[in-house]
Amino acid sequence: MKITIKEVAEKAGVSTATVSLVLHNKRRISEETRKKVLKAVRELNYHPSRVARGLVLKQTGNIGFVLTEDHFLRSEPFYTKIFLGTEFETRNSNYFVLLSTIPTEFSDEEPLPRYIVQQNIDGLIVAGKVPLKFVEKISSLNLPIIFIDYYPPKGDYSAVLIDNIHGGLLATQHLIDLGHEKIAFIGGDIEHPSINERLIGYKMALEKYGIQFNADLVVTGEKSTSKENGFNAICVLMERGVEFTAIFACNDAMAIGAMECLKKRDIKIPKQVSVVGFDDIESDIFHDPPLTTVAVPKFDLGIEAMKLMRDLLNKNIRKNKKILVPVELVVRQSTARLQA
Amino acid sequence: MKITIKEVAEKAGVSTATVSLVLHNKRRISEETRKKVLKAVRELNYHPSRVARGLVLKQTGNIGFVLTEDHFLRSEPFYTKIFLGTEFETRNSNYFVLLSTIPTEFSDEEPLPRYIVQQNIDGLIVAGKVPLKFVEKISSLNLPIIFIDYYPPKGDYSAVLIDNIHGGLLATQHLIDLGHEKIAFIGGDIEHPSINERLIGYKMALEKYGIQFNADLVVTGEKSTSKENGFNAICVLMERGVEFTAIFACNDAMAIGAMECLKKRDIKIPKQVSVVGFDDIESDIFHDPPLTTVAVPKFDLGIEAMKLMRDLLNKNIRKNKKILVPVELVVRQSTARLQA
DNA sequence: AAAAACAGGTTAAACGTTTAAATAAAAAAC
DNA sequence: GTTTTTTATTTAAACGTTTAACCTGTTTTT
Repeated sequence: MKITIKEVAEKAGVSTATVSLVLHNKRRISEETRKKVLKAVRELNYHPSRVARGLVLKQTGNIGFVLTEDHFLRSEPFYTKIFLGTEFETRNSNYFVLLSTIPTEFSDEEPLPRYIVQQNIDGLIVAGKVPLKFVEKISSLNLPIIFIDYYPPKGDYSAVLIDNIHGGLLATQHLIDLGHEKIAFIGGDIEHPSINERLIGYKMALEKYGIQFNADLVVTGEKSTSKENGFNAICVLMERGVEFTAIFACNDAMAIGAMECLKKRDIKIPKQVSVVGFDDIESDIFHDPPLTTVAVPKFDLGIEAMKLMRDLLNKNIRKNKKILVPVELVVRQSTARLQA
Repeated sequence: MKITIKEVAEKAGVSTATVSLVLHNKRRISEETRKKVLKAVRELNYHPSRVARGLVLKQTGNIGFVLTEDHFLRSEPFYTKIFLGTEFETRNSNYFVLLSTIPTEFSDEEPLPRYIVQQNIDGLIVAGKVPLKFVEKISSLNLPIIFIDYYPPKGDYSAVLIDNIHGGLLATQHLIDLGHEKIAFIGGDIEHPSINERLIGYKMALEKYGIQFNADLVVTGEKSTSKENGFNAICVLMERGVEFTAIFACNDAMAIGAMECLKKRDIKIPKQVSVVGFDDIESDIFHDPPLTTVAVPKFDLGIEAMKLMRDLLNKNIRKNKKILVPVELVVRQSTARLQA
């Protein structure tokens, strides 16, 4: 049987209230009793029952973590790392994380995760783009919500976001610094705020260096940002017959697809075309050449979200704070100075 | 504020006990009150507080799910799918799953997951191979444990396992049926029970067809079953100078690595060499040729584990039951009849 | 020296369930 | 028409915490 506060109290020769007081170091407790209690706690290996605690405090101690099925099952552990960051950060608090997925197509009849329906969480973290229907449903719930790597098109929310604009700027600037001017941008789903922001960064860099923006160099038709679509995007560029010496892909998956397409056409990377990605996924395959990319601190995204959640629940923060997590350019061998 | 049983009782004009009784349909309750109560429950959208329930029932309603970090972060969502199966199955019960990882190197000082230390789970599911130290620690805890896809070298446990022997048999048999006799087996970490079992299946098939086992055709030196090691294993075979017309790789990752090595040496698959894998991972890359493999129902593994856990917790099962989940041969284009 | 303030601790109620035991009403047995 | 049995429901205790309110003894203030 689990040790209870009663046994600790008995062993220390004090009341249960005193034990509780010591454990939460509220009010003044003499050094002497404090030590006695702590000793008893240690010796009995006492851990307060979260359940009993939750009952009186009217909180569950659980945080929900939701993402769509396809995000969770993506082969790069992008969201997995974000989750792990969150889980890691809970070790400094007393929360537990309940992970569950929702269907990528979230219809009206689709049930919400059980812990939401049963009101068994104190807050909800939503990672990645989720269906609007889902956002609407959870918004009406009077539940602290934090979005990671996605910001819904309407409404005001707390969110931990990647500094996509700056990332786009860094990537493009890097290419410009290497002498490139004909820089293509390939991105899937432009509806996705993140992609759009990366494009904005791209445009900002061009403007900063006085390079004329050329819409022909931008491919954003594809539905998703997959490897295949990276491959296809290059095909589209080729068909358009537009000239380019560098590519900024909106993520690594597309960058890798693009590289494959280039290789197939015997275009040398980075000799003839430089390629920059975004995300810094560690693939299990060694890419040739190693990809220059904008590294996203996935783990940190999760950590920041959990920290923010904690602050939100402790009410020592005003609602709807946004955090921009910085990114970093990682130069590898897929980019090189423009050949004269 | 959350609706409590009191409010339901009041609305239905009965005592809280009656409400509880109706909800758990214990004892006889008249049809009339039953209806009244259910109506009130529905109208108020009442959901019992797990916390209060847990307090009196002395259970947490949580199941821990542990795996090593590198398993969770593997690029194929193998364990992710197992977890999802578990999570999915909890929807039929009233449990929640708490996912956490442990370091792949689990030293003595390493803390156990917080929910274990705090005794905040009713049972523990362990997926994949975990350090022995960890097994020892949790074994001494008097906690229901179920292993998935791993069985510790010593001790007696409940487990949900892949039918590896049969899978190895199927794969090898398939190759033999195609006329192959010089079949190589490449597997990493032979310490791993699963790998060893697949090898046993391989041997069984050979024996069944009266083919002499040749130790030179077996490569098991590598530490892990990665793509790189699949590549390397083929190099080893080549160096040995042993002839082979087919390869049974202990998993898809190694099979894919092996195929890459063969391609690089201009050996045609399946014309010159047939390749069979194991696991049936859906890679984001379209492999050429599509891999013949032994499909493992990952989702089912998770489901079975959760079902078993439920039975275990309800005590309507004797301890240490083992479940073997069946596998299936999926024939694609990486295997072909032996060319005369 | 009495009153006030304070330090250190305890008592007891509350949180929302479940369920054994008690009770009340109805039905069955005598 | 009692008594007994059965059925349907309620009462109340228990689960393990937290914390406001209270108490007691000591120190400080007046």
